[in-house]
Amino acid sequence: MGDPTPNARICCLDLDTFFVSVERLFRPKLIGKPVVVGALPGTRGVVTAASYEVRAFGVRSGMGIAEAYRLAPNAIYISGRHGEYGGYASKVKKILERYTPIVRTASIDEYFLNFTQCEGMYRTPKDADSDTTIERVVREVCQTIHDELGLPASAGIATSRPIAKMASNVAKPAGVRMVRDGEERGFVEPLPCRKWPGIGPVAEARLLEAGIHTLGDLLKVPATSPDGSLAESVRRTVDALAETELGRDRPAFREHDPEGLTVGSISNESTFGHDVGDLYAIHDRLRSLCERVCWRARRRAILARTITLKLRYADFETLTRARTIKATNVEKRVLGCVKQLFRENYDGRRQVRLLGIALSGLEEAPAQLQLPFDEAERPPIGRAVDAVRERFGYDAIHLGVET
DNA sequence: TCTGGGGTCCTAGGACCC
DNA sequence: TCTGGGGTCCTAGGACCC
Repeated sequence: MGDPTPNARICCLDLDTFFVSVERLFRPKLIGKPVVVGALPGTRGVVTAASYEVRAFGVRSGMGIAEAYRLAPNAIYISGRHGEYGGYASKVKKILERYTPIVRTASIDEYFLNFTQCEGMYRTPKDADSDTTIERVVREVCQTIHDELGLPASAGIATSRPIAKMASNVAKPAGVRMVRDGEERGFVEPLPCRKWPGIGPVAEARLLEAGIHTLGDLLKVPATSPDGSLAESVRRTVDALAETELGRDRPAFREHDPEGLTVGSISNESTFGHDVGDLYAIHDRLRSLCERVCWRARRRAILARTITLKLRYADFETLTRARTIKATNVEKRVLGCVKQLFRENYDGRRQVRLLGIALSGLEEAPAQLQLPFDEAERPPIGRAVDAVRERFGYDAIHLGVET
């Protein structure tokens, strides 16, 4: 009873220009230089990560590589060692877990930490209040990541995840920003609506159309107007209710759900170097996508009931077609389904830009059934290939095209 | 040389069952 | 005979995030 009801203490921790930072560990000469990780100039593709030095030229992640090259022809363009990033992310997570047991992975470079329960552990008599305590601890977390891994991180602390996230964005690079309970409105009001997590280009355009520029404007929108429900949900978060946030440690935030599945879908897609109309090339791509996505499912002992084909034509028109079948992770069955979907939906007069295959309706493969099931559906060579890949990585081995 | 690839969540309509 | 739900599953598309 000494402390008043503890406020939620949500920290959003974000690794600054993560892929670029990892590349700099391997090649220190990249430090201080404009670096783009992503597609190489001259190919189809986009910027995956941009260093602050190259952002000064207007380069942003997600931007087409051709445009990036136009803005910053002298930057260093690298495709990046994507095999390394996951390992560093795991190391970061291990550090975070030293500080609080509630750590959620939002993406490879973003984590949410909940200090609500354990803030008292860190309290010292010198701390003016618990906010001071938390801010000090979070600075220590960032410092530890920097000292042990050489990676810069930023963090925001608030009573809710959206505000913590916005605070971490404001804190970048390599800073910590605390938004105290009661300061949310003041923090949020001057910011453009687009800064709110969940308001993207489409919602922003609609809001601007209605003369709503800042989150302060949005907060004034009455519940009954067209954007009233959006305004309401922002108000609820901003005015915030610590207990709501706590009670809302919801599925997206969890690592393991009761069934043990950690993902809702597994997919692979790929864009052709140039658009194709050749059925042989298309089928070959479908086959290799299928091989990859099924391998990923088998590794995780996952079966899928719904198979989705994604097809993007040269003009960027994109369609998805799905079919639900008996749960499987066997290439032959998935490919059969995908080819049928393709046959039923492909307009043969058009060139294809991208193909993708997604598995969803996932369930855990019952260990007992796995073997006989495999036996019937997959030749022994299939299992041998899996075993090689398990040891040496997916690209260690490839099967020739089936005839 | 416009526009990658991995995901999540939401909506909405239709089928089907009770 | 007519009317009317509610619940769940499936599919398609789209917004959004990193």
